[in-house]
Amino acid sequence: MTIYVGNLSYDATQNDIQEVFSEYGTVKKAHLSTDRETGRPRGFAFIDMGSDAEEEKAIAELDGAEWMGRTLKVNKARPREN
DNA sequence: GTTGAGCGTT
Repeated sequence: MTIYVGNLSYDATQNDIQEVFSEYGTVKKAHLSTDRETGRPRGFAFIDMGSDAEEEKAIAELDGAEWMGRTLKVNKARPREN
């Protein structure tokens, strides 16, 4: 499973996000999506944790939490292909 | 400022 993280501060980096999620388990992958044209962050990211239990915990703990001045939106990600 | 890439072809 992959976690979607939205409403991120534009100051947040992929590494920042990984550190926050590491608090609730092993972060296998952290991806901060940026605008391909401008290179600026789009304000959302995807996280892969070591286990579903860790992911569920991270979602439960971080959804709605304030981080870097923004209230995070955290939930299960959709598959990239629709 | 809410769902991921690529841009020499989706």
